[in-house]
Amino acid sequence: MLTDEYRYKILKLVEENPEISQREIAKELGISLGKTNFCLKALIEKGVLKANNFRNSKNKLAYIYKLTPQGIEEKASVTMRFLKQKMKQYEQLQSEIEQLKNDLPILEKTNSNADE
Amino acid sequence: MLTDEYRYKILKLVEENPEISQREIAKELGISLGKTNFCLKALIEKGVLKANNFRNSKNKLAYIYKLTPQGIEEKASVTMRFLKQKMKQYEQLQSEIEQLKNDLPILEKTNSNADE
DNA sequence: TATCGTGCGTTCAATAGATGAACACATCAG
DNA sequence: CTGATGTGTTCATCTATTGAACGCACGATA
Repeated sequence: MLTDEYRYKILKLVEENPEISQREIAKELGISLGKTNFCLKALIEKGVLKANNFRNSKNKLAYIYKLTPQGIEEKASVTMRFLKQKMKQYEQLQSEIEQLKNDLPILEKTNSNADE
Repeated sequence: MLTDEYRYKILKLVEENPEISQREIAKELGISLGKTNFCLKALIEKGVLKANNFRNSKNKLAYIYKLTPQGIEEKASVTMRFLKQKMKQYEQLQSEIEQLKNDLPILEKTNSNADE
């Protein structure tokens, strides 16, 4: 599943470091190689990303992932979408936390366990 | 999967309304009936919840889900755990939102599109 | 040339999780 | 007795994810 979260994160990673490998992306995002490959392909399919081969300095062949012009637009809009999602989550979290505090048994009491 | 989220939410629902049905829980939590059944069984298995039959006023048979003494303890501790999780998420969200704002193309500009 | 070792993207069988239609059962209404 | 209704329970099916295994392209070495 290619969600806005991974659209955003992958486009960001790739923009910052076009020579990144799928394995590095996977590790960075904490997802499997298979899923990374799937998401990357979807982004390429959509035309927001392009993969080119190139010769890595003197050693090996490597891939460059480049954002297309459409990709740059897409990144901007997905960032905005994702930000709005996060801000909504942020508000929800506030009320959930209030709720949870109310659900706790009396915690005024002593100030023991200054645990952190 | 029985996570703290559902431990907390189910114990809360059941405590507030012991006569609630599995279908109502499912609807309330936005999960499937099968998953609800699975979670409920796990809680009963663990001994934090107990299911009793009883005759519903004059109409039908129904179930009552009651928190055991251990269940009351468990609810308190899971609430605390869940709260801590949420507070950590809250902090993370703050930085993520900052990050996202930085990633946005210049948005000072005009105040066009007063969309909401 | 021939054979390794390395790192790349790609594949896909296997697993995990979640779903919801279908079932057995118990009660009430007629 | 029969049908309608509302329980909890089951489980085949689906979806999403995983990661070992693969083919390929180099550079290095014999």
